[in-house]
Amino acid sequence: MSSRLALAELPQLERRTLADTAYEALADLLASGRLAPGDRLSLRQSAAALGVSVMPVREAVSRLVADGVLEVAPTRAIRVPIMTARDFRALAETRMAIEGLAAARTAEHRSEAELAAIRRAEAAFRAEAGSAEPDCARAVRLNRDLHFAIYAACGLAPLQEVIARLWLKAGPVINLDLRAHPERLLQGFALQRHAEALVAIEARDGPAAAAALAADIREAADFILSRGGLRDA
Amino acid sequence: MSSRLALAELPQLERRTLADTAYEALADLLASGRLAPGDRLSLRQSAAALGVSVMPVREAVSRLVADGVLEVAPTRAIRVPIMTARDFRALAETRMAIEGLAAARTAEHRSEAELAAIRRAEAAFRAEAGSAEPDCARAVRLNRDLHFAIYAACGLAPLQEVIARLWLKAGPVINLDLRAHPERLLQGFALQRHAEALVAIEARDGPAAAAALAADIREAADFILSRGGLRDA
DNA sequence: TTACCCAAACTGTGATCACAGATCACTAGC
DNA sequence: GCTAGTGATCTGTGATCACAGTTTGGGTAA
Repeated sequence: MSSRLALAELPQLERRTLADTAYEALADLLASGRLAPGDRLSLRQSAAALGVSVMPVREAVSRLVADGVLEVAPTRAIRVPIMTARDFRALAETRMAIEGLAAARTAEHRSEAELAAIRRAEAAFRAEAGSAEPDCARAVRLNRDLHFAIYAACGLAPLQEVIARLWLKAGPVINLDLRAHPERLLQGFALQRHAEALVAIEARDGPAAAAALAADIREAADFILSRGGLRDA
Repeated sequence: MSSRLALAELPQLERRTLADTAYEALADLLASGRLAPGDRLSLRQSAAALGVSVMPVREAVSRLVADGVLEVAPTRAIRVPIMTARDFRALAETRMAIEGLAAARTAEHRSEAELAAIRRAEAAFRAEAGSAEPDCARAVRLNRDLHFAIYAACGLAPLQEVIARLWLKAGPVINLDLRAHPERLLQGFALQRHAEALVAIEARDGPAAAAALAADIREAADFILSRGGLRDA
């Protein structure tokens, strides 16, 4: 083989800036609920914690602000937005509509390989959430993996990105609640809806898949809203 | 009235940073098609053009990159992403689904005031696009106004934000094409679909409104794809 | 004890500088 | 004539400094 062809096989190595790393670190903090609504975030403190200057953190925060996951108060303070019950309900309804849409497309378009991946993800979540002593953080991650295994098979990359943004926005509220009240896990939440979704996707039944996903989202949202932990608007 | 109560009525004035202004300026450049796919963007040149230092531009660009409206090449160059025909088709399909969804909700939930606003927007676009010598830039703006008058009435703020992002992404391709081939305007494109959407919203017919919007988006996308100006994947 | 006030420490924003890497025009060598 | 190399100039990235505005804590006066 000529060296020219050999070089062509080299994978293009991705460039990771410090800002990218900072973004992921902060997004993870938010998604896992360790940063709760109302919490303030200092650029300098975050930078010190990450061992970099404020610049990369600044860029990461500005992206998160653009995503609506963080906000700058009129006093210039950066904080996690405090979602009202009304806001949260609107977000949940939007998610039901859009994620239902994606699930329906997946049911209709999925390949066998994609179906197998979804099956594996469903089994993994079931094993964790159904166990005697479920690990909360792990269950949250597996739940996310399952949902995105479904959305990844919808065949529409932009739709998938939209959903990822919505999850980032809902993350702090949902996971803070789950962290505070892990008993929801023990009740085997979501297991039934996931099973319904899997059956629908296997049967290529779009509407049923959409209904299962929407019900999953609605029930989780109702549960959190019933707690009354959100400020009402 | 006590001065305390009078002061409470003052609207909270929004803080506008230079980065916000730069973001809007760049977004406008992209939305209007003056920045075409493949074009490169220099931080320093942009900063000089805007009369500020690179910092605000940097922040604006990082937001646009997060939105996928700009991208940083592996060589670190910032440019407008070159969308393949496949990418564009996926984006159009996503828009059809999501904007159709919003239109359906609007048809079912709209108030009389919102309906009136939609009527006005439809009439304004019809007057411009149907005139003998339509102003291209103005028609594009009025088309956007009409679409967002419809989406604004759907009652779901997050859904509206999602759609705004999708438009930002599609803007460069669509408006570059329209700028290059304004004859589409003269053919009275979109007028029929807009009329159908208005009738459906008046009749509170969700599915019909969704179908009209989806057809509007599909026809525009097909028109652009038929031009073959997009690189195929 | 309570209300007020002022100063020190902090906040994000913007400008500027430093640096490594990419680009491009140009020249030397085949 | 064409390719390879070379240096000036450009690129984005990151660090640092300056500044105005905000928060906070301690001390003073009532």
